Amino acid sequence: MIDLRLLRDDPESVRASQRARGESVELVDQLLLADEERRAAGVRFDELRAQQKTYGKKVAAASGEEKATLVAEVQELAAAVKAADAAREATDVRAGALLAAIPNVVEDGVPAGGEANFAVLEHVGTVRDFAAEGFAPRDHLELGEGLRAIDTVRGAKVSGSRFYYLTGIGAQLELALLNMAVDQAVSAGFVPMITPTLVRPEIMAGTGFLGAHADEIYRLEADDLYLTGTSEVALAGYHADEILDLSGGPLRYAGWSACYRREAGSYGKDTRGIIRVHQFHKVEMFSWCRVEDAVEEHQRLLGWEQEMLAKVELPYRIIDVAAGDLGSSAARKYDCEAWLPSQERWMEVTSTSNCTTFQARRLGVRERTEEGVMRSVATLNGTLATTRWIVALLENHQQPDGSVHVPEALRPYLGNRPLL
RNA sequence: GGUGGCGUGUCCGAGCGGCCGAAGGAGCACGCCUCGAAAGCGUGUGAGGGGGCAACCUCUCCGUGGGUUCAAAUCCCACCGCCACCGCCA
Repeated sequence: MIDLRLLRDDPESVRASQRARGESVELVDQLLLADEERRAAGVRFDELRAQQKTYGKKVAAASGEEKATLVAEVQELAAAVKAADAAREATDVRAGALLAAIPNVVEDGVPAGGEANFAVLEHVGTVRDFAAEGFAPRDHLELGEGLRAIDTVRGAKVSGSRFYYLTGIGAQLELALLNMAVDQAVSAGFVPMITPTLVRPEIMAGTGFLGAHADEIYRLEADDLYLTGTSEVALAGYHADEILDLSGGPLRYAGWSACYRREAGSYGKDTRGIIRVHQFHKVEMFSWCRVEDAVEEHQRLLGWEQEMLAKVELPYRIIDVAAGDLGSSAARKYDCEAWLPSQERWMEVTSTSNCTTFQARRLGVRERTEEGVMRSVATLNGTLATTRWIVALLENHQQPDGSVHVPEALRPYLGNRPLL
């Protein structure tokens, strides 16, 4: 939910954001109008209600015949109040629907346009030249099967396509990556969390995941619960309707959870291996901070992602995701994409978003400033490690014989072995 | 799954149709007292919307959503949550 005050004071900034995202600008003007109508309807209701209250006091004080007369008189007024309330409700719903339809206002500097219009900010590390080394890189599935680490055939037998088993060293590798991520987060001051992966509709909606991409999400009909695609959902919901004390700096959590995605719109995309799957594990950073600190915090989250990527020694690039590809909650998003040798392309391995007050506003998370003012806080999130990292790790660190080099930093988590 | 109880402000807790945004207490803040503190005394102490330069006025909010009524924290219904006991399963 965007800030209505901002909309009223500076509607042009919201229009500009809509243009950058390729979203409707008319929506902004419709909302302004609806907002004004809502205000007017509210005033009308308040006036009638005040009259009714005054009458109520008279009725309470009166008795007998006088009371009966007063009650008869006020009945008409009660009907008018009811009508005014209904009118107010209607304008409320309309304004609310329009408000919900407008995604977060993008941060200054975000490239305009859609999926292809991202800006590359930086390249880190060197892409291996397999030709120079004299062999063609295998893809992660071939490597994983050779190591008896990944079994997609049995995954499909048991659960269908896009399911897999991590077996033996594969399972250990995933645990190693995730444990390393948790350890790093803890030493950076994050509170580690194991979060629920089934959440209620209002929490799902509050985090902005039930918008345009609602069909990406598993829903348990019988219980009216949603399976989360990231622990961000449960972490965002953690402080719902609370007043936080951020005077000591941001509150930081590192969520560990299974993640579920329907991948409804991706038929035929990344069908081989475990690049795009229905269930995986992830360690996610989540930060609650003051609005004015959000941009800086965003950079810090990106920094921690880079720290992890350095530990697994992957070559990657950082992109500034274009406005139209942001998702409704984010004001800005940076993705780190690791090189995928088998396909000679970049593959997203981390993603960090600054949601400013968009999520917190829906979830009712506020803080009280030193001056005693109540205001919404900012939320940010970023990936620290996921199952997908196995793909990048196997492919980038493969040896001609099909074995895989283990990055130094990861070895303590794998019994100090240098090679898989 | 069954039965019973409960959900009120930062917390405890009263209220169970009208003058209740809500007694009382605790906490907190300020002041008095004190060399300083504790105790004691006094004053204040929720959020959001609308209006006013301001003091202030006004509307909404007593788990959530409906309903009854001229009038709901209070009555009715549904849902959510918590507690207790029983059953069932670990």
